[in-house]
Amino acid sequence: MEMIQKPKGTRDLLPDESYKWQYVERKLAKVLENYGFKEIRVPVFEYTELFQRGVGETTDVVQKEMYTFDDKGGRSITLRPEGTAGAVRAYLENGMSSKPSPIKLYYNMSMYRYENVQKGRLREFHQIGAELIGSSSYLADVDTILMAKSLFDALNIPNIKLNINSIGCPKCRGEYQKKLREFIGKNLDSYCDTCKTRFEKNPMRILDCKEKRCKELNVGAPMMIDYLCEECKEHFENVKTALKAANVDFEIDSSIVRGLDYYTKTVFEFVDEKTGLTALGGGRYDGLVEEFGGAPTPAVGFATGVERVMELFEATNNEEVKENVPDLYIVSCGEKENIKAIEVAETLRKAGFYVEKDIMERSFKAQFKYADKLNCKNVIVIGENELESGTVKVKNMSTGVETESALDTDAIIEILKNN
RNA sequence: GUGGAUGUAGCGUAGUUGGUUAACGCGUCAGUUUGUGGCACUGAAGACCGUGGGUUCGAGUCCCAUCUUCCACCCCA
Repeated sequence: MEMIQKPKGTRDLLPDESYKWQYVERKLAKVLENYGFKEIRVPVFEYTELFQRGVGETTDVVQKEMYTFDDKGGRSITLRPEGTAGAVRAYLENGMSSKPSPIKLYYNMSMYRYENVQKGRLREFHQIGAELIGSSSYLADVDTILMAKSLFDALNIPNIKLNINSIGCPKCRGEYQKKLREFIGKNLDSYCDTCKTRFEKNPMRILDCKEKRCKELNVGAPMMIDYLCEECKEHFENVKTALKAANVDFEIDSSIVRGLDYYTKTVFEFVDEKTGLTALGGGRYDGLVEEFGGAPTPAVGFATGVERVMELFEATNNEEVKENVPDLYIVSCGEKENIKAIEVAETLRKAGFYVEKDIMERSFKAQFKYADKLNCKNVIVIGENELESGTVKVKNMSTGVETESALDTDAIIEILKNN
């Protein structure tokens, strides 16, 4: 029989790692909740049109990375490649726009992108993201960025750099792209092939090309920053001023464009300085709610890649994250003794203790060895003698010290608390 | 989608110019006499050598294809 393996680009999260994920996920959820964000869960799949309209027909994500198929009813379905579109759809569909503004949502969900697998890039991966819907104020941008930063701070992850940029609104961006096309168009033939294709699709990305030749040609190109309309300009100035006032280090990186079409005005990235990987990315998307048929509603948000965050977290010395270890192992042997062990274990578990016991019918010695491998804190033996005398010895496995106790769960609990 | 590397028991590795029962460490399981772990010792289980073809008297070792994983481009979280 041939073995079936997991599909390309997926991974199994095993017990020796899942407890670390739980730790990180709880820690990050706590940060988000401290900022007033509430969890939302939306479907893994949506109608394809949602992403086509939301993420943008011309983006790489939509053009070549979506898991799209027809369901049995003939509807085109797509596995979510990102979280914002679904969250905004849910916001509208559930009438959240008539709740007190702003609406603050966060999610922790798996995402699906048909990409070539690489370092920190999977086809099924996880994002924790936040969406702040309803505020056009720069204060919303600032709060969102501060919250994003707090995520890394909460995990003591160092060497994360914040880059910000403004890509303007449809008004000023259109103006700018016209200017940019004029500039590039003069030498378009000299640019690399990928840049030629970018010319129509997204000329701003040409400025980010790594080809030497293109870089040279780009010298002196008009920059978006210089073409922002009054409103966008003021918004961006306010964001920068507030970030400085909050003592947040950042750099302006005019090459940040973001691959999703819905972004407007402020965009930002938190980049790991060592790997250069984007650990978190986000920005404002003032047009998306309207694009989905709602009233014009401004919004800001971000998403962070959990796998990438985990990698950064593992690199820090996070010794405080420990796997759960049994409070007590009950060694027992014999019919009556086993029944007693069940009774004691059940009572202690209901009292909140992590209790392990033999279910392999192993020898006393083997049970002890097993208890040791599990790193059990304490062991008691329930055997013939104990049943007769009504007493047990609670053995502390790290010190080897044994404490006499009545064979009574209340008495045992008292000792467990002190060990 | 393009280019480069990788693939031997759960994990980490060894396998000489192709030659007969594929080795080692860790781990797992069981023992080392009478009810007490961590050490040591003994033993056992566990691999159709990623998969499928081909060359050959004979292939884990050579060739081709394919898949996976990793890396670069691209893009992103």
